Amino acid sequence: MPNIRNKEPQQIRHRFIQGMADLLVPLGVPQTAARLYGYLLLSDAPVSLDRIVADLEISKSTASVAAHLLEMYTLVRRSGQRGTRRALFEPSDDYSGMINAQKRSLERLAALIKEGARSSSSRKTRERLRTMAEFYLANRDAMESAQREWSARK
Amino acid sequence: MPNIRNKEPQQIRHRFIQGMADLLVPLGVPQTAARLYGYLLLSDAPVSLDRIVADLEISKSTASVAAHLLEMYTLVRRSGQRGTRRALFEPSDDYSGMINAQKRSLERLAALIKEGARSSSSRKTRERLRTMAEFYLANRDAMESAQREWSARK
DNA sequence: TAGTATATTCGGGATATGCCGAATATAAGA
DNA sequence: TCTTATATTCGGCATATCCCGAATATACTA
Repeated sequence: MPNIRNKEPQQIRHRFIQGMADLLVPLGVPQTAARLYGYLLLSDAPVSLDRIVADLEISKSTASVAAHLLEMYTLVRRSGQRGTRRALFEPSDDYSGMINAQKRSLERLAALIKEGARSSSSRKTRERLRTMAEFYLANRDAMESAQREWSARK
Repeated sequence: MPNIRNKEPQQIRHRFIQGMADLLVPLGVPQTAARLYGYLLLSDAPVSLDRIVADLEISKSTASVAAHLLEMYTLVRRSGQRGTRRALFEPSDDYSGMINAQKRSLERLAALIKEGARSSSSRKTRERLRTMAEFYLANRDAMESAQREWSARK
């Protein structure tokens, strides 16, 4: 073991990747896609499908599907190369993909609840639903301004 | 049809409930629990398990499990009654359950990524990870202050 | 303490999801 | 146009999830 600081880098990588899966799977991201995302975050350069297949020990079809899914989420960018069909993947430089998904969820939730409020019989229920909707919208707006500030940061 | 405004209230209720399911299922909430939540949001008073069973046309065991799950999420409150074992369920008056879950997700994501940054070899990757973590934390903080303002609101 | 009303747990079956490898499609170069 | 390198689609299998109904547990009353 050449360096005491490099204690099992493989293992640390793997823990990171699995941790990402443990966080993203409950949010509805399939296990393999979540692991791929963790893997790409740790990669120092864009990675080919074949490399992914080797490193993550999954089939190529699975890798292809997972990469495509991450692209849909805008979490990952695909870059072609001229002269070959090979595609390379890397994390998107726009980190807001997941945040935007949360924002959209809150918006739709608020819209649905407001709609429900309109067609609700009891006054109490109507009030409750309106309040909820506003609460969710307030949180969405907070995220939105946070993002604006972030973009405008030094 | 006694009232032109009451156009198929059953159907509207059902659409609301299903809409809630369509929104929550992608976030990892089981279909039945999501529908139950929608149902409770529209209810004007706390509801018993047997009533749920009748209205939602699900088995009692399923209703029990779904209600318990919603309690875990703190989306729903159970209130006992003295003199009987019967439990009643209603939406929690604290609407922050889902928001808090999102906040926790962001926190843990940021923590994991920071950890990954520390054990990352390339400078570029380290920077990327640090930036990401801060971005997620900024959003979490934004939600947190939004909630504080909300609690302090008129 | 027995009896009743209610809630919960649990095993089994149905359904959905995710992965693989083979077959197919697509792009590039000869 | 043919060949090669690469990516994608698809059918089938393995696994996980979810719901039901029966069995069990629990709280309450008498």
